Amino acid sequence: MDRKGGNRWHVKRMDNTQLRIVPIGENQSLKVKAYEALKAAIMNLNIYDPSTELRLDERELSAKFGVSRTPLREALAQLDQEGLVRIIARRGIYIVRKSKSEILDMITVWAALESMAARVATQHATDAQLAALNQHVDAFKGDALADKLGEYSDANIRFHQAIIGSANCPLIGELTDKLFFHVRAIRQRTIVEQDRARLSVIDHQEIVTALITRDTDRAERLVREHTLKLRDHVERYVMLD
Amino acid sequence: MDRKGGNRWHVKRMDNTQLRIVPIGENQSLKVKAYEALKAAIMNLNIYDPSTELRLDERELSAKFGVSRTPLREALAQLDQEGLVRIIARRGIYIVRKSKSEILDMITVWAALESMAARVATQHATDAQLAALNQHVDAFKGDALADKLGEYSDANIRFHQAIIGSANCPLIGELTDKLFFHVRAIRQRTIVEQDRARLSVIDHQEIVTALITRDTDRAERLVREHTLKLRDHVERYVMLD
DNA sequence: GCCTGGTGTATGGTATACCAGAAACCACGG
DNA sequence: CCGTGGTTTCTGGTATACCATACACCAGGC
Repeated sequence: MDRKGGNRWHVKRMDNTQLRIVPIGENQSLKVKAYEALKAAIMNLNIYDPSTELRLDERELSAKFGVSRTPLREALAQLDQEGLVRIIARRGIYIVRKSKSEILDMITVWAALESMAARVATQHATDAQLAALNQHVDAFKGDALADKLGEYSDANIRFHQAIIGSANCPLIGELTDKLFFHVRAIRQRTIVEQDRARLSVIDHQEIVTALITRDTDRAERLVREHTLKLRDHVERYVMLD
Repeated sequence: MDRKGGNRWHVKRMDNTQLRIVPIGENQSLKVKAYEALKAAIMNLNIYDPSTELRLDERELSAKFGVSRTPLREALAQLDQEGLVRIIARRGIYIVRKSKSEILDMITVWAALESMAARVATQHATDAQLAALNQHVDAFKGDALADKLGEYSDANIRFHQAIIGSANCPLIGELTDKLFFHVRAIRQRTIVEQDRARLSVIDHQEIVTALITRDTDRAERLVREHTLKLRDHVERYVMLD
């Protein structure tokens, strides 16, 4: 396999006196590329459809990606550690179907982290950061919601990420991103009803208000209760296992 | 070749009619063994002593452990993902010195998770589980503390793990265990003073009381405030970087 | 004397060959 | 026709050889 391309960097001369160095294409390691490809593939898979094949084959994937097994295994090992995949020695590699109680636990952790993020945000975020949260709410206010119901799920996640971002605590962001990925997988089982979405937007509005007025305890409580509502909803109405 | 009988299990006949199957020795993969060995080695290292060597050498470790580089690299990759070690392509593998702000973030997350655990515990734990928490407090009550100051740190961690355990939410346990590992590393920088420990025990007593009386909000708040006290203490008095 | 370019060397990254275990399969005997 | 034993095959696990890159060092020129 001819990988020697010499230099992987382009040196571009710009109009001004600055030079801009641009890395060419994907100069990441094969491990990272395999990891992202696999993750994307798993994400676009309806895990909970009983007809989906959960078994992965190292050699088959290796051939499909055109990469040898070593970097592929490293990528798979990482996915295993993140809980997206389970490697069983001499048995096979299986895409993990999260159990309902695991999903509920994840939402609980999400609630814990985001409510703490809200608390911290009221204490340390800038006014500009908090004011910016409004844009996430405004887009779905009132009648606008009905037209955008389809995109509400993703917008919802972005709103929560924005709150977490305003806490300026990278660790919380990393952890919740992983959680969102998993929770996202059950989206296909959770029909977004207009009424639930409407109530959600109202919650969001109140949360933003509490944040902007720097009402620490209230912001924390509202965020926690809002997310725990989702937890209860999943517990009651989503069928898994 | 008879591979059937050459498996790794001992079949022992016990006095009763039961057969006890015992796995022989370490039947784990080399990757796991290497991982644990490395983790233990890093744990027993004073990372913040400027004289400690932070650089690791794959080939050297490979020779020292008597394992080839492949499983070793997988173990290192896992440690990298967990943040204990940083692998820089074609540069080297370095033990990570957590920055102060990272430590503070970790304690913040700890506070978030444990306070949520306390909340859940008041709602779902059994009376027996909650009553059992008392034993962690009693051992250090009053005069007993002075004698056991040395072992207080570990006992402290165990107390918090016990609270988290009573929430019956495995995910929170996994996440906090990782955090404890990192926070443990700065223990060597945090002298345990008798007075701080005494106040800590008082906090613990109040927390247990709130849990047993199932005072959800109070338990959550006390746990959060208790851990955030540690955060403030580290922020003020621990010098890192 | 300092800067610059090239070469050497050490490091991690990748590919491949081989090993061991488990399950599937098939033949054989009841 | 069913159960059992052995063999085959497929799987992931491990070892190792090889490759590409970054850095250090040294020689040569300015």
